[in-house]
Amino acid sequence: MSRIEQKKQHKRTALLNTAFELFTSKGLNRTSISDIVERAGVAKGTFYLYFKDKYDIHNRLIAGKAAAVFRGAADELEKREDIQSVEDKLIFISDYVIDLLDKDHTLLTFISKNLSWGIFKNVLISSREETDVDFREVFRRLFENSDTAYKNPEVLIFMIIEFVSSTTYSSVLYSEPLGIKELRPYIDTSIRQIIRGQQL
Amino acid sequence: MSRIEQKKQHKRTALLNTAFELFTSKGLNRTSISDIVERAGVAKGTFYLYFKDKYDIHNRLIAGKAAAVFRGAADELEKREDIQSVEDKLIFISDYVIDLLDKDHTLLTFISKNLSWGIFKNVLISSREETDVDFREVFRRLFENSDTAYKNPEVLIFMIIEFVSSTTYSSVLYSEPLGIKELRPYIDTSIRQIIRGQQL
Amino acid sequence: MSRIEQKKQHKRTALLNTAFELFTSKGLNRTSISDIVERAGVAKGTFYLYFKDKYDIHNRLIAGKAAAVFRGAADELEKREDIQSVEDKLIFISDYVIDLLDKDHTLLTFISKNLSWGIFKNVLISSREETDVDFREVFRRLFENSDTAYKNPEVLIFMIIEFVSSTTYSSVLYSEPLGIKELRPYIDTSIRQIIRGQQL
Amino acid sequence: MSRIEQKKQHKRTALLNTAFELFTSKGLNRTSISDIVERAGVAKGTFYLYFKDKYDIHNRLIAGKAAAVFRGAADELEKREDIQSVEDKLIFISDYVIDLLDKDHTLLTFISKNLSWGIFKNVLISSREETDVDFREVFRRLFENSDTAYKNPEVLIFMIIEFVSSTTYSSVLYSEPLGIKELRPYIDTSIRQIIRGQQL
DNA sequence: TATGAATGAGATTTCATTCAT
DNA sequence: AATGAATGAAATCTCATTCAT
Repeated sequence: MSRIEQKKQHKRTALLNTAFELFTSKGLNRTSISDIVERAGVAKGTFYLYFKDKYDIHNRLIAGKAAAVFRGAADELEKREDIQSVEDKLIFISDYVIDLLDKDHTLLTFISKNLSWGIFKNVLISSREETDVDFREVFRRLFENSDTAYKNPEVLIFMIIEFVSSTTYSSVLYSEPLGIKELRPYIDTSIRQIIRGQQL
Repeated sequence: MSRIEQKKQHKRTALLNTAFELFTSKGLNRTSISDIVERAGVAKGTFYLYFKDKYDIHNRLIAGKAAAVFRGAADELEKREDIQSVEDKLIFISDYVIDLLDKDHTLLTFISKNLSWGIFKNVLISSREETDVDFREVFRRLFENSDTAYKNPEVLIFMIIEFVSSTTYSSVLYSEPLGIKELRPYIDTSIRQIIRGQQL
Repeated sequence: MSRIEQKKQHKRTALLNTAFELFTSKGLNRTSISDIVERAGVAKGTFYLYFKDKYDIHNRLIAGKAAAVFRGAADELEKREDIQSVEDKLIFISDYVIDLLDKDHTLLTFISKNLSWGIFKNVLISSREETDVDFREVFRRLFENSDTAYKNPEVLIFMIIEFVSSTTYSSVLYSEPLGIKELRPYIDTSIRQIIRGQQL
Repeated sequence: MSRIEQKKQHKRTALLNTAFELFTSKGLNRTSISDIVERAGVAKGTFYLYFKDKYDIHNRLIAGKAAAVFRGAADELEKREDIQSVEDKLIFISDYVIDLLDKDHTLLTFISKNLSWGIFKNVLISSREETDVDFREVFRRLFENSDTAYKNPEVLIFMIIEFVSSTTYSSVLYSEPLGIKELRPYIDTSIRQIIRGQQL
């Protein structure tokens, strides 16, 4: 990467990081582009060289953060050779995600209800595709070599993600209807039930 | 209600309806109070006689629309004397909600990610509307006289609502990962599984 | 007119006057809306209550100024009972216009070559149509009671206006190809010739 | 011309052509240098190697386009040995110009109100282009060998140019007060009248 | 010559809110 | 209770110009 290219990436990253800080502390609405560039130490016009508007940078951040979560989960899972069955793998990933979001409320608030299937479509996170991961592929791999067959793996994954993210959100942020500690057994049971409902 | 009182309600209703139209067509952010009053045929200052700001009217709309959905479901269920078991009742309500949201994408977009447990608190709290219903009470009643006992009815309801609303959203609006027609059997199976997982 | 209505007209007029001053001294491009409102002693948002943008106020000004020129000419002509023939009337008006533009270079620069556009394109000058004048009607009246008939009065007027304004512009502002004093006999002769060419 | 020199001219020409397209389609004000270089496929900095600013390229275009029009007219006239009298020659040129502008509205819009006496000064002054013609000379030649003498040939030419360009503009672009087809006889008659008014 | 990333002043425009009527 | 003109802070976005490569 040339020095100019490096500098460009540096600016882009500075804008993304600053925007994330401000979005999570002040909220999307009350964060202005002026705020972002000022804190990022970049000229106003520069913002528009990299992003279309406030919502563009917001979308890219959500996609990026969501991807990071699953990347983390997948990496962690790979290390655990004791986990073999599809059911255990999915539970592991769910637990990993819940833990992470419980520990990082800022992150949870940010990706909130956007941590969903839509993410995996469309969204190219960085401008340079190399860093991106094909999550459909990652998830499909979970089902390889399984003794048990599943009706529709993609749908199963989808349902679990939606279930986990929406229940966790309410529980962690508002303790409704229960705090995450109390709710967790219910979530785990339900995930296992959802999975079993899909076994052939 | 006096004629003056009627006129007042008329303006309030006009503002609510117009706001709903605009929020669903343009989104909360891109709808201004000016837009609302202009379309509603009301003076700018009048808005502030009824609502605090844009977010106030938005919240009241969410609560109102969400309540209407469940009111409709509860009413319909009451007519069906053939449905007896808790499981069948919950499936009936879920189906009712999915049907409704599938037919009314505008409504789906609007309450979509907002249709959650937190809502009911607000609905119950705001309650100046005489028509208000205590939904916790309504839902609790579903479990009366049941042969089967459930671990925590409130949590069960919560999980189903979150599951149904988030999966329906993605499916109906984006046909991801499947259209609602194809996804439906998976949703139904999963709900039944979630319910069974809570039986004592 | 109510006091509020008076105040509104006052603001509108202040904006128009200030815009004219600035357009003529700095030019359209280098005049900003900020400049206008600042000098007019009005808030920035107020501008947009009365005009769409800089070009809107510019168009209305041209139309207004062009109308004023001809209103002046028509008024003056009315006082001159000695002028009877269409030819003399048209020459009188032309001379009046040339004199005016020669004395007021600012005005000439401003309406430049748009004199006929201002008249023939029905731009709304005021916000209230009633106050506007239909110059086509005014001009048509010149031909009433004439001994001589003309092929197409409207076309004749149009050609004279275009001829007078474009030749005057170059002559007065740049003395090209001659100063207005020297050019004038040529213009007069030509106008008379154009008129005669249209006599039936 | 060396290959480097060719490449240079190629860029310059690309900029001129693109600027012309944009000026005529979007107008001078709403065309930015960024627009021009982007469409021309040239780097931003490169623009400044060839032109001072937006207005510089605009002026050069006007002069060039206007000169081309008259060059075309003069060339065409030279071929026509049947046209002898000054009057017929001037009518021929006028008709040629009107035809051209009627067929090419883009060109008409562009040189529109700029096709005037002032131009010829600029054209003659700038003259780095080898192809430049001394138009005063060209026009003077029209009057050579004429049986009829004219008061002031330069003024006559000036008046005709102003008359033709301003009336054609309004007629072709706005059909005001008549479309060019209908207006044409009036224009022709008037030109002949103007010419005759100058005969000694 | 040519490039194009970066700049930052400044222009346009929006809009919640107030307040005199 | 209702109005809507006025405000002006603040947000968005543009763009000519520079300069290191």
